[in-house]
Amino acid sequence: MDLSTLRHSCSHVLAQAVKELWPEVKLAIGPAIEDGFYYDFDKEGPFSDEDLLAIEEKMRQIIAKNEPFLREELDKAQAIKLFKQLKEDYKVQLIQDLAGQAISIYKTGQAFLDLCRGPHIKSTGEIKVFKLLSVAGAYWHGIETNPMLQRIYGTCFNSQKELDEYLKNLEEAKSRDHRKLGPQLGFFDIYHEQAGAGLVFYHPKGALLRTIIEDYERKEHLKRGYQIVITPHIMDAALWKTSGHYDYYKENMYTFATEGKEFVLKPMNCPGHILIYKSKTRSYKDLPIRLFELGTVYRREKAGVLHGLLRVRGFTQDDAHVFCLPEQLPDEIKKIIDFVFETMKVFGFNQWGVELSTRPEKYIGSEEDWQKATEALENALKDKGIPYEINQGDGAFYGPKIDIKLKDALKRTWQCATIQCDFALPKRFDLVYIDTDGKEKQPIMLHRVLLGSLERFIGALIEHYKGELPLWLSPCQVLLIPLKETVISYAQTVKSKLEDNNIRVELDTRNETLNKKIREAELNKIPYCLIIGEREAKQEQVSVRKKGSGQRLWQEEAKPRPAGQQGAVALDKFIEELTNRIKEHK
RNA sequence: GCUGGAGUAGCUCAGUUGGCAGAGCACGUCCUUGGUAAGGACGGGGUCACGAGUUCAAUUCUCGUCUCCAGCUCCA
Repeated sequence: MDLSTLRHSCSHVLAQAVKELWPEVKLAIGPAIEDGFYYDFDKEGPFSDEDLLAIEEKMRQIIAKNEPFLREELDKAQAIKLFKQLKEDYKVQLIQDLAGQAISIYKTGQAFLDLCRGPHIKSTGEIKVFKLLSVAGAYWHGIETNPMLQRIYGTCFNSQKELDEYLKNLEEAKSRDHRKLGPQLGFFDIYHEQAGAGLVFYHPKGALLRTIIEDYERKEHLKRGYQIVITPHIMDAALWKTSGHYDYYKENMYTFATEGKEFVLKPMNCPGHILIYKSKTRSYKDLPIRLFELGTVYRREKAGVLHGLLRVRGFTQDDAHVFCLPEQLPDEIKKIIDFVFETMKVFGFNQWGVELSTRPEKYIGSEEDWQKATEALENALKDKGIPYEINQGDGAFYGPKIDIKLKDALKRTWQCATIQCDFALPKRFDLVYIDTDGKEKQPIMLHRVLLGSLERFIGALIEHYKGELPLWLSPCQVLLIPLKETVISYAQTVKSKLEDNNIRVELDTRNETLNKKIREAELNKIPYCLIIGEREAKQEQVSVRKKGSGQRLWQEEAKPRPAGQQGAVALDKFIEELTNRIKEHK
């Protein structure tokens, strides 16, 4: 059975049930969506949890009656008249907006009819398992100034098993929530009330993780001919007026006046890099110039959109601007695309979706430039044989862009990398280089981020790995657990030896039992524990326990060694093995 | 910003139909010196988000503010 048809029909049953319980409610729309369906209602007062149960009960009755879905066609005038009689104002509006004269409606039994293009299942009895999930507000037609309707979300499947799996998946996603895991693992926290919403505090472990990511990025950028720059956090508002951001995003910028001047807390890094470009006369021989900055920016996002690390008010982008000659453009774009994919793979993401976003309604620059820029991006994707979707009208106001969304272990997508082609800002800022003929020409500018915002990316990492970061990213790679005080000095030797080999190590000398320390190490997702007792000290060994020991395996089996327990090895051998794994980004 | 739900110890949560505020974990002290997922005893810890109002009395009721959560809208 086609799920989207089934779900669409189920949304009709939902609407029918609601109309039976609250005849005065007006219907809006009720489509199938990716994981289920919803229906929007105009009702005085909210639907409560009890209401949802009552609606589910009513739906079950309708399904039990096995009423057929019947299609009828009316002409437009008839349809409008019919829905006016039913006082379904939203449906009347929908019909008025429909092109063509033939309007199809679906009747379910005698009791219920709805404007609908179909298709539907034959009868309500075909719905086997369904569940209403939640209620939320939603604007009519999704437009902010329209009335707010009540949306009921639900889902249905062909079998109970599939529904259970879906619900289990929801739970699984919940257990990976970075907002929960992040603070729990000591990565970060947000002090909403004391410091402000959307402002992230990295605790030591998270700051270490971020430093590891940053170090990796700096190294890779230098390798690829980027130059690292650092620009101020506040700049004269005039710069943002020139760039055009002031007009488009003033509401979302933190501004303040001092010494008779207006300043802006930078919401993006472009103008800073542009000033550096403009600081001297550039020759065609200098291009491409690639400026990279781990640039921290602030944007006054509306209160309701903030979400953990994914949507914050202060964040750091791995931002770069490439200034190049027109003939260098295709190659530069391709290099960036390669850089993006290579970086994602290193961090353990192997699936992604690519979108090309074209000119929006509000834009700056000429149509001709837009076309050139869009073609350049599209050709790069085509040449590399990368499948992509077109996202009509979703580009930035100054240029089209390629968005690369990575997919995590649960197949959820995360917006990270973006490559934007820009003819507009070079014009506005009057950027030039001296060409072979000694004349001034305008360079093309590419904006790009790989990971996007480090905050969001760290959120994605946490959820992708369920907090169990790969060895090379783990803030603490090895925990040393000495069994008693007499072996602490040997443990300290082990610690400095590991540190000499650039292994991040902690020594746990607290007065707690071995079991407790191991339990905590597991909960803290530390990749390796080294247990150090008399035996190890005597033979320059360490007893290795790898994370994820197969929890309490030993209780069920006869007496095998738990999976994580690797036994004793010579310290040098352990160091060698670990160093190799770290080098390979495992 | 909009609709709805919520805010009690560092964390997870009980509880009070308006009358001195509770547990487990965490934390501190002491005992315990251990071989692969929680050793034991005792102890400290709260403006019940914030501000007004009603009341003899408000953590509890009312209003406002802040913040979080589920969505909507937005995301240079």
